[in-house]
Amino acid sequence: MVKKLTELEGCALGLVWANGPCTPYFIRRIFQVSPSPFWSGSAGAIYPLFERLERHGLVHSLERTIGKRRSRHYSLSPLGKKALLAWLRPHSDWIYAVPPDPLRTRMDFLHALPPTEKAAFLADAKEKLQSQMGLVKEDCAQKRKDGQSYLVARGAEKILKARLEWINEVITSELK
Amino acid sequence: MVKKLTELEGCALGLVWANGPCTPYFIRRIFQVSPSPFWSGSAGAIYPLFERLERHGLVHSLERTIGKRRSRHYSLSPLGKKALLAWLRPHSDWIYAVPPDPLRTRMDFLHALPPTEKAAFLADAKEKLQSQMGLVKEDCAQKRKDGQSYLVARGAEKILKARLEWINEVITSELK
DNA sequence: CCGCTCATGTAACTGGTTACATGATTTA
DNA sequence: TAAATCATGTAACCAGTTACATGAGCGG
Repeated sequence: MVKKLTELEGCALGLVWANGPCTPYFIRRIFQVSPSPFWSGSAGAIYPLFERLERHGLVHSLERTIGKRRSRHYSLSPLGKKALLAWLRPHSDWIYAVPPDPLRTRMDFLHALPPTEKAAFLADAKEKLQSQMGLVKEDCAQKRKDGQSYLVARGAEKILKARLEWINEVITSELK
Repeated sequence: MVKKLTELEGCALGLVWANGPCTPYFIRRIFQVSPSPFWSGSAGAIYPLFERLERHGLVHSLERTIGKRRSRHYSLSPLGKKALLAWLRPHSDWIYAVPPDPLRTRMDFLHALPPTEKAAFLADAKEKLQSQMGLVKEDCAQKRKDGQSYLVARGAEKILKARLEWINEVITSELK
């Protein structure tokens, strides 16, 4: 059996599948412009990742030289396709479980803050969530315009909306 | 300035703040029974974590012996309280950004699966999300009954509901 | 007293972060 | 042509995982 992939590995593999042969840098950019900071797209993560994938035979690479610049284009191997499908398919239920949320985490300890700060925190959170909502809506509209699938962006939008509703609930229940 | 805390460190510190002097094992259990698998509560994470916090002066510990069993009870130091507040307060916007979601991530590559499997995946996801919903609702009701704050559990519930709605949206748009 | 779970660890490993380096290309 | 940014890396570090070890207490 193939070693199971991390989220980053699976996702990178999926992006190679979707975009055809491409450079680590190309993938890196996709992560970097994602509205979710979870995908840092740091060079130190991506380049070694592709070396790893190649060592395991999930991708293979060709060196291209354009002008004076050398770069390495990776493409999915048959084994890589298999690994992608295995990663995609639900191996266990953790995929469906409630995902981590740093804001929700902090809410447990909110009353460690002095009352005025607590209120300020909540008001600030509401505002920041709304501004994030703006970003995601933009991203969603952009994808729709570009003819890309916007279902994932829609998912992000719905999550943010739920968080916002929740914060409002917290605010009213705290002020009461 | 104090070194910034990881999510796990901040949360552990918060739990010590909320529960008074307690053992790493006690904290560990809280993570283990959490409905979110993000908090693994593995021993290899928690015990070194408390040693680290103590080295940095954020907690101090007392050794207790009950019967023949030795254990170490950690409590929050003034510096630790400061660090907790700093962690709690919004340092930057990433707290509010759209959190990672392994299900959403996979949705980008769903059409790598053969059509029948794709449909099965979605149907399965819906079912699993509903069963997760059951768990979280239970958790929420339990906390309510125990007089604990259930706001955080409510947040988890709302998120799950949003994911479920989203999956339904995906299903109808895929089958169309 | 045997086996199971509780409770407290530890050691090796690893994926991802941070920070730095370097040369190519573009822009002012 | 100088400065900025693009593109490709690399090395040190570190938090958390996995897997193991060990003894205490408890239920049969």
